[in-house]
Amino acid sequence: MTEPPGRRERKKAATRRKIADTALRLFLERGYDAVGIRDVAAAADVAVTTVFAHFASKEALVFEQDEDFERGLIRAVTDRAPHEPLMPALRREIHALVRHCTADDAAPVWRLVEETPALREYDESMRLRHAASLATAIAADPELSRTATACRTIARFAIDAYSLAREADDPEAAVDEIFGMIEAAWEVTGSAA
Amino acid sequence: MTEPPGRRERKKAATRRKIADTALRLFLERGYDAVGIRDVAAAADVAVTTVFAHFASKEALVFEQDEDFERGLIRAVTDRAPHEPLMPALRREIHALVRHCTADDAAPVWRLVEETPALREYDESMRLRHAASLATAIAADPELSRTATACRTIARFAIDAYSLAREADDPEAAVDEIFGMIEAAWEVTGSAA
DNA sequence: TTGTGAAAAGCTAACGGTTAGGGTTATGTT
DNA sequence: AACATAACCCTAACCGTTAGCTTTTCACAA
Repeated sequence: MTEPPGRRERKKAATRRKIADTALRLFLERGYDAVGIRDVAAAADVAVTTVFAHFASKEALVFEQDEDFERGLIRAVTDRAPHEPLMPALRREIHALVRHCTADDAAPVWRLVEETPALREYDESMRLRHAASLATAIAADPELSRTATACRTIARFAIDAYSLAREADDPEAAVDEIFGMIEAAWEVTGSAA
Repeated sequence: MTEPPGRRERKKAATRRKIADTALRLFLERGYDAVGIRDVAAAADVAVTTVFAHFASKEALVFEQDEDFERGLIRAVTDRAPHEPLMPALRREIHALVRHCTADDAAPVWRLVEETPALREYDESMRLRHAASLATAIAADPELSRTATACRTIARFAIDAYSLAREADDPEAAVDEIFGMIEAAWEVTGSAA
């Protein structure tokens, strides 16, 4: 399935990683706004155009795990144990995400994000994309026959839980408090069927 | 309280309105991305710096009602009838907002927003600001003693309802469907007291 | 009226993210 | 060996935005 990658792909991946690592290091050292794309390119020893060949924007340099987050969310729905209700699976996944973001080694990065308006904005629209994907996954599950609006709403709520918990004093407790509310919201959508 | 405004303030307001009107007209005619700030300034017969003296960014040219929305939301909470529960007031306000956005004369503008990624992003972070303000208003109401997390969560959910309903096939029905879920979420936060 | 301070608007030049255009090198393939 | 192409480089520019400074316009008081 995964052939041993050739030299070309290995070099490409190495370039990408070098750019991302260099950028993150510089951002953490000097601050996001104080580091220009031209600085990143020079420090990574690549051309500016190469940076944008690998990353769609300056902000994207900070959010490499973007797609992992999204895949994880979708799998939490599609790969859960047979006949397991949606909510516990979703709650577990959000717990994992929050724990991941508040872990000690990830903390400096998230501090950077919270301090930088441009990164906050980027994070926000990433979350909306994730919510949309999650909504699609929920809507596709034959065991959960809900309206499209209900699916989209619960997906948003779950992503809100992730976002709000990250900012709370006690993130883990916040996830549980918010999911108490979400489960109540979810249950009223099932009774109408 | 409100003195008759002098010539100076009238001219300032006129300049502001001329810029916003010109910008919106050009955006609708040629598309947001096809119109530059320099085009707007030239068409409104002002300097580029004057545009930015009145509006914080190009996107802000499209969202003049921003502050009205925010004030309306907060008033829905603070100015509701004595002892009226929160939820009906909030639901009414969101209904009003959705109706306002889906009205025929506002439709072209919202189509423009939905078609333009930069404007969608701006809209998203505006909503988060509104949610934060709404959360503060809810938390400040002595009749509703809930945790800070619960207040923030309900505020987010209400703004989600606004956002999701705008995109739904039947916006008015979507508001009611989502508020059914939000009310259930709100009620479980009261029972712990 | 006239002078004066300040707000509003203007001009120029620049910065920083982003992209287009067109060229060079390295890699995989025939 | 020869070709096609992916990855990369360079230059120059576009566009939103801001800084620095000058000019105009208004409000108000001497």
